[in-house]
Amino acid sequence: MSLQKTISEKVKEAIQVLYDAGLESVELQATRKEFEGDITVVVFPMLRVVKGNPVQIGEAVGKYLVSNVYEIIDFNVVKGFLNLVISDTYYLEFFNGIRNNASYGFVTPSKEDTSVMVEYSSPNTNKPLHLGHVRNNLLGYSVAEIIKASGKNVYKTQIINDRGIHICKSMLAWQEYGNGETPESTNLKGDKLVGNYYVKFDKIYKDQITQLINEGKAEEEAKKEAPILIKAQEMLRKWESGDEEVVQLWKMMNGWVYEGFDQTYKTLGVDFDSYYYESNTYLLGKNNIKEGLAKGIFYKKEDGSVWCDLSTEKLDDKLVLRSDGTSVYMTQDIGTAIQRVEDNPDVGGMIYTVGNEQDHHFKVLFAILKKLGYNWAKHLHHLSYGMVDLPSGKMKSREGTVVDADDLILEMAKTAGEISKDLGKLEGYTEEDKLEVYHTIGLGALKYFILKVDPKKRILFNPEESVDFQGNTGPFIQYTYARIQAILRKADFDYSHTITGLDLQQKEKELIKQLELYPDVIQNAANELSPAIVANYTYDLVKSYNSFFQNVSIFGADTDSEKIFRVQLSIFVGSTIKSAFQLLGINVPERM
RNA sequence: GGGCUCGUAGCUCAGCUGGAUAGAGCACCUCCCUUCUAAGGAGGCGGUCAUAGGUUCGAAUCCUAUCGGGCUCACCA
Repeated sequence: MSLQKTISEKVKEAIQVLYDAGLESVELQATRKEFEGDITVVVFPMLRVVKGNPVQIGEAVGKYLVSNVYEIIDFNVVKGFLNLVISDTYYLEFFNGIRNNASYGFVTPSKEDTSVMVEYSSPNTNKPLHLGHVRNNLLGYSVAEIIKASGKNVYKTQIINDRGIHICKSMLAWQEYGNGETPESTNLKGDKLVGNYYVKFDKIYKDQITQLINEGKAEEEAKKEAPILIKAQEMLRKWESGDEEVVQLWKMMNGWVYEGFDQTYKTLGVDFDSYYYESNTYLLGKNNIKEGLAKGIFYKKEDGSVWCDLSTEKLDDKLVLRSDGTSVYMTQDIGTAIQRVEDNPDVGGMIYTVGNEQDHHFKVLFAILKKLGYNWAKHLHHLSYGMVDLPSGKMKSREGTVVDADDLILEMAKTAGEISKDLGKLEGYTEEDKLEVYHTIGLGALKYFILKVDPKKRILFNPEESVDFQGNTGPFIQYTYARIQAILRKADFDYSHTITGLDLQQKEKELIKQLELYPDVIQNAANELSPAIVANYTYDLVKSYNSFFQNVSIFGADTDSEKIFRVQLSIFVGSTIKSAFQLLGINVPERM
């Protein structure tokens, strides 16, 4: 039993014994550093069941605890706060207990448990990944890894938007102006090459519109009549009817893009277990609509369109099938969700990592799936996140104001390299090792920069100022970790595995106590502590989020992965531990 | 217009299942490299927690309204 639990129960016992009253819950918090003690019991809430002076009650409970709880050696009462002093022995024993347990805090998955599917990334194949995707990937990947560490089996997946008019645009521009260029011939990543043609299309399209307007057309007309657009629409029709030449071209160019994406995913350190392609799934869902119609969950209007009545959910009715019988976005998403569970019958829930502009879409999607009566539909969650904005406003790929993911990662590594050189950090390393460390640090800085912000909030990214390497940053934590490794090496060498040999200063002991008990104070601790926080203490932080997992169903209607994610991050903020880093996909160099 | 969401130090952000004097980093100012790595540490400056009410022993945190930013309400995806 954890110390906190023991204390809670003993406080209840004390109230029972001393006042013959039953206490529902006990509120504990970290003792503020200006007071003596480690754990504070808040007395005020007890006034509901015990009448009296909070100070006197605190004194009485404190006395009871000291004589009944071995770990508590002293107490003091300030106003309604009962501060308890925990013995050093407790901390030392605890530390030694977890010190060499690498899997401390990780839950082993049980076989009976259902799995979770986490969708993230989900790019279009007509343009390269940008900063927005980076946020998506880091969030999705992190949440997946966190859930995995909590003992659930996780499938990481993405749905790739590989069809539609936008793909035809790049294809057309390549066909007409490409001169047979390939990634090999141009030495460009495939996604970059294809993206360039998407931009090219847009440029020509705009030129044609201006030309038509100059010829006297109205703008609306011009937009519809531009020859290149008409050609693109033709191409889409050909693709849909399975025209061999178009399909061949589509396959080739998408292939280039996938190779490019894979490379980016690899540098980012994310991965996937399965891929879904819209070209395969866009026809899904129609049968599900038919079934729903038969069950009376959907209804048909006179014009033949099919709708879902969501008035009980306080949502507007939603179209699920057009009057001409073709599907809409919603149809496809319904079908894909069902398909995924058919492909992986152990899936008990899904998390969709998608930007917050689709909040409404997912609210509706989940409501419909619930109506259709699937068990897993109760466990769907939209991991919604805010946009990444530039000082100039939104990123727009067609206007070239995007921050490219690959460029950004390179830039970060380069900056890390420059700073390293200035500081003379890596003297004596081979060139190859240096580059690896630069990459690790640069990427760590980027990941932390993005992950430290509450997912639902927008991020303002200023490329000029870029990402910090000092203070509350990824490199700071990496640095701390590296130092701790050095301490432990020395400790192992000098004192053969005894914590007492580390000769902690009084202040450091205090902070370790706080670290061990209260993850929320870590941020302070991390800043005040000389990095001699004994690395393994942070294991307890990992543990604390696990208890969080155990208490909270991650799929319940009233819970959200954001919250879990915040918990993880709060751990991560002060933590220097490798496993916490690994959870978030951030590498840690052993030395810096 | 309806719905959702955000507003905390000059800047970037924590804190939000109500608890003690609202915390970090950056920037600015003072110190500290012969101890474990100065990508660090110690300290200083800096706050009407958007505003106004309410709930309570107690509100940055919960409720209501208002102001400001964003998103969204397609037979687009």
